[in-house]
Amino acid sequence: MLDERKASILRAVVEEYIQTAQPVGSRHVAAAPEVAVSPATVRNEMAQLETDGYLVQPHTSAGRIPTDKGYRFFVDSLSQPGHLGAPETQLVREFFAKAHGELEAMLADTSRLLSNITRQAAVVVGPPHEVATVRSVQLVSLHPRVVLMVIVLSNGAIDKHTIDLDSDIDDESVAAASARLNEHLVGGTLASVDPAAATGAPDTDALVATALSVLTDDHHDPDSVFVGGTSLMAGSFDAVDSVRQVLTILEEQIVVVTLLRDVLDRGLSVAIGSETGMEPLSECSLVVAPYSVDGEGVGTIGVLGPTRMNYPQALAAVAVVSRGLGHRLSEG
Amino acid sequence: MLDERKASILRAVVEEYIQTAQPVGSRHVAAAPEVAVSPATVRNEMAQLETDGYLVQPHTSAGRIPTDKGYRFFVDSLSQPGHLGAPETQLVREFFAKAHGELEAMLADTSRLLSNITRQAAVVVGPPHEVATVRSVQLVSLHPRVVLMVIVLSNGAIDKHTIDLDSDIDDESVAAASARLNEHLVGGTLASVDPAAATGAPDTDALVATALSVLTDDHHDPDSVFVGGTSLMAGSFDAVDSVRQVLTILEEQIVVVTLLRDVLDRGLSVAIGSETGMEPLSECSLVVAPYSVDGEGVGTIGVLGPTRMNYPQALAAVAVVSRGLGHRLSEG
DNA sequence: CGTTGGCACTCGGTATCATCGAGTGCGAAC
DNA sequence: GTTCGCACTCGATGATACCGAGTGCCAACG
Repeated sequence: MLDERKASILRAVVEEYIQTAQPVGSRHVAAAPEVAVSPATVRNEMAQLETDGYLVQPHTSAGRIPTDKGYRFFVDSLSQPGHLGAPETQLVREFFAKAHGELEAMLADTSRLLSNITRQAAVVVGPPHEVATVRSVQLVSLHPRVVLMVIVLSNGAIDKHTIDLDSDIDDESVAAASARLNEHLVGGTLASVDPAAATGAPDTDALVATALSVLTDDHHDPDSVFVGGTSLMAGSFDAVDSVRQVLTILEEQIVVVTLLRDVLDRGLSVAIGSETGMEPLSECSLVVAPYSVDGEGVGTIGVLGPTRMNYPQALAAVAVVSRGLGHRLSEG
Repeated sequence: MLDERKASILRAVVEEYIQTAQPVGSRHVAAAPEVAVSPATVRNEMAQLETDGYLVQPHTSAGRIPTDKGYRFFVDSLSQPGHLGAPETQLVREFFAKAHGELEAMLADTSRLLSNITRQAAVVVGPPHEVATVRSVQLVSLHPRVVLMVIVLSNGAIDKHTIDLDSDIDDESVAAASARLNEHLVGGTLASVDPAAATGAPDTDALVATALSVLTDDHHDPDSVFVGGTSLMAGSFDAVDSVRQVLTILEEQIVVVTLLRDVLDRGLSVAIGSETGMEPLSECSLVVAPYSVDGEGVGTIGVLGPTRMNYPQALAAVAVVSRGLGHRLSEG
């Protein structure tokens, strides 16, 4: 599609622009070691690259800037994932060596880690509750007609649901229902809940049935999302309005989850500008990676930055962090 | 301190500036109905107000802008809290009528509500876990040496702690320890945990002891914080750097909690600019209010905006939302 | 004596214009 | 096919002028 020389030139433009955020002229490109031709030749090629849609000129007499298509080519032509700097690698290593404690806290810390090493906003989506096995189910009555169902999952996550009842219920019935649910659900996953387990004392049947229906009705807890480094993201833009738009997106957890999932589903690890499918993110790129626990791909992490972000570094960061996180969660 | 006329003029300047974000000149002030003097007189008074530190001129030949001291006077001179617009009042009413479900989800929604009606960033600090009574304690072993302690509190909050053990432990011991803890803690508050309850079968003593020490060691869960409307906050500033600084603060949950608590402890309901005690917030004001559950003041909500925010509206919003939230949490 | 009208003055913002220079496109030479 | 040379473009920068909102001050006024 692109001959080798055009590819080199395009790569040089992208790299320069990522560093300087300034339109790149033919002179600079020709100075790059891997481009051994004169500025004039570069100009010809760049004109071609522009008509082919890889570059644009902000103004007639300015250098060129990569288009989304240009970035796409650049990212696709990246052979190895690139390597992290020593200090960053060190940070990651230390982090996972020390990491312990609550699942949520760790995921939140992970998002901060990832944003720290990339200097961009980072997102960590927790493992969906459906895949973990149930360790314990407990019903606790908070008020005569309100019961809280607490489900502890094997990965340390907790699913909780309030159940509103039509009539008062006594503690014994709650305990009985709790025992029945416990017996029925422990060891299975939340995805495989069988709603037809209500066969016992009539006073508990209602409670058990509603509890189970809550679990099957996919009133599930939404997947947990942790966003870190939004302030770093703000530093990457100079228009306050761009920042606002990105923040609006990041505030909506559901949007973030589906966004990451979409990108992964399309088999991408990088979504550039309009590829994200969200108009407010047209100036942004998203670098994602799945992580797997016990061999099963379950969660997602991602980095969100301007389209002119450092892709090799972000890809490397995302890769190493997702691997570390997967390991850490697999052992427990 | 300020004669009535100076006060009127100062109020007029603040109100105008809050609306227009432009330096206000003597002409505009003189046009205000409550100031029945000529621009010339206003100028004299404004010059005085400037030397007294209530106003500043950005440039020699520009109008005046309130200083923090000026805003402070304005806020202090507010007699009644001001009233919310009808649509906002309606929003709040609807919100608390419909609100139900998990505590955390509700607090998060509340922060969104508050930010929506004020068009500023809003913060909601959840009730500290120490004040609620324990409804249930349960130990669940996740791995042979890792036990998760789940504590359900009367307000629906859940406290969880992982406990790492030195040696493997069997399920029976965990269950026994769980029972002992349950018996010992239910009905009390987390603040009043007596660490000396370890008197039972020797194999469970260790587990019970560490569990109790975790609770007394103030390794407590940090108070839960929910921040909403950061994108609206971004819209209130025109320097991207200001936005970045504020975001940096809002990212640090601990800082936010102590910030709100500090302001309340100083007996204030508004902290203006440097009064917040945080240099990065020198362009911001914070309007806070406590809310009480069952008659006890426990949590805090707040609105964070530029110093030239609409104080009457923010005060009204914070008041009505804190009242609503308190009610809602009191009944359950 | 406080208030007001008048007036000279300040100075930021905007528009105009010239200049500069990085960068381009293209035709001619290599 | 590549390179050199050159005319051209156009944003950025800076100087200049002008406008007008706003001020401070002084003199007049009730």
